[in-house]
Amino acid sequence: MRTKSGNKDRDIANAAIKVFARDGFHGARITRIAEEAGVATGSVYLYFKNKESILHHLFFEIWQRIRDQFMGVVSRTDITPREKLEELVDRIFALFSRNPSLALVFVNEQHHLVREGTAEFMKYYEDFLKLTEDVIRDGVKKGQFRKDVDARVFSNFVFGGMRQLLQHWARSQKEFPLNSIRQGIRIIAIQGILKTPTT
Amino acid sequence: MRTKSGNKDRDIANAAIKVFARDGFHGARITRIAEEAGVATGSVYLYFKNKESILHHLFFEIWQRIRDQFMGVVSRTDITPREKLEELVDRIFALFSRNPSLALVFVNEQHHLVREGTAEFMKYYEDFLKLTEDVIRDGVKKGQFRKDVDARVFSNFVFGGMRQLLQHWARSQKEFPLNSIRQGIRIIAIQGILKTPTT
DNA sequence: GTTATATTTGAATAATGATTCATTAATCAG
DNA sequence: CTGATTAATGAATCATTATTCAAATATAAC
Repeated sequence: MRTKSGNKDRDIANAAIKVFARDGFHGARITRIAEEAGVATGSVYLYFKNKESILHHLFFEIWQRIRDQFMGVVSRTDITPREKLEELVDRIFALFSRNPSLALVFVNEQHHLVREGTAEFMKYYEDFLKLTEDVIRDGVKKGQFRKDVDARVFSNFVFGGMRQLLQHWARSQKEFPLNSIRQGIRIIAIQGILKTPTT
Repeated sequence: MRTKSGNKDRDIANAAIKVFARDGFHGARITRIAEEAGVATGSVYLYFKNKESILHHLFFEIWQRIRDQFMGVVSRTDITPREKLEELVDRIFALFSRNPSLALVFVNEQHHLVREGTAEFMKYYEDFLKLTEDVIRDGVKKGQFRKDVDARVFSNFVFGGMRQLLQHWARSQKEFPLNSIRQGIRIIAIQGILKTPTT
């Protein structure tokens, strides 16, 4: 008998993150990923069915983690909808804050998988959207948020805005420090841009 | 002598929009684009250097139009920064409102070109961001917008949010009617989500 | 140390699809 | 009408790479 040594699946996944981030999914070469992971080209296929399944795997992990985090936050009863919203934003940033490459893959490559509509992670993605919308609706019901805010539009808008900023941050942490982005989103999404004493 | 008949370049560009939108840039087949345009495969190469240059061409046109629209709006002196902001959002939506496929290409395929950094349209894109930031800064200076709003973060956030909503709209006009999106963005970006009489 | 079994290798394969180019078809000038 | 010139065609080419698999290697059991 012989047992697999090390964590080649993780090595390959991590290598793929780097290469996908730098070259994009279609520009990424399997040989390059293998090299980066320190394994032979063929070994990649012992751990993943094909190139696309590596991307699937990454998105599955990401969305599962996001969904889990969101479940935890949304179910809390000790904080207001507004605080939940802020917490949710923070959790997303926390997820990527140590891994700009993962952030780039996340913001850039999802539509390759969504196109087919069959992706396993889609259920987590949908949960994510629903959970966010629930927080908004709850806030409206509790009278904390404006009645004329459309929960679905709002969720998507904020998610899109975060994606865009996450991308800038990932490309240049210096120019877009995570803290100012987080702060910016809080101000904009929660309080809007108009000058008005609201806090 | 023989002169080129019709507008094959436009036909090809329009065909490419449809095919890129449906199959994505990398999934798009030149033969399919030619077919859709009603020309032979080889003819595509009489009008465009290669597949990528078709995409370049599309983005050049889009960003040039956006930039021009923005120039016009920003230079006006008869409306407030807030009104300018609303107008800018409307102009973007107006640009795509008759062409969901173009919207999909716009939101999904830009990063293929940005990666190389050499794209001709980038200067228009940068103008676009700068013009938006100028409106914000002007609004802050005039006391209409909050002092603690970061113009750069705000511009990117709103742009990202619009992209995300544009994508949903393009995929299903029914579920995300353009008007409710536009209205939603006004409320969120300008007034924020908090319940507070501000108008 | 030997054998059995599972893992790893990386060069060879095979498929794909962008691009080319020799050929054909239109149009125009005279 | 004829020849000259340019546009258009689409099958053949060629390059690129994901994927495969026969061979090599490592580990474990005895």
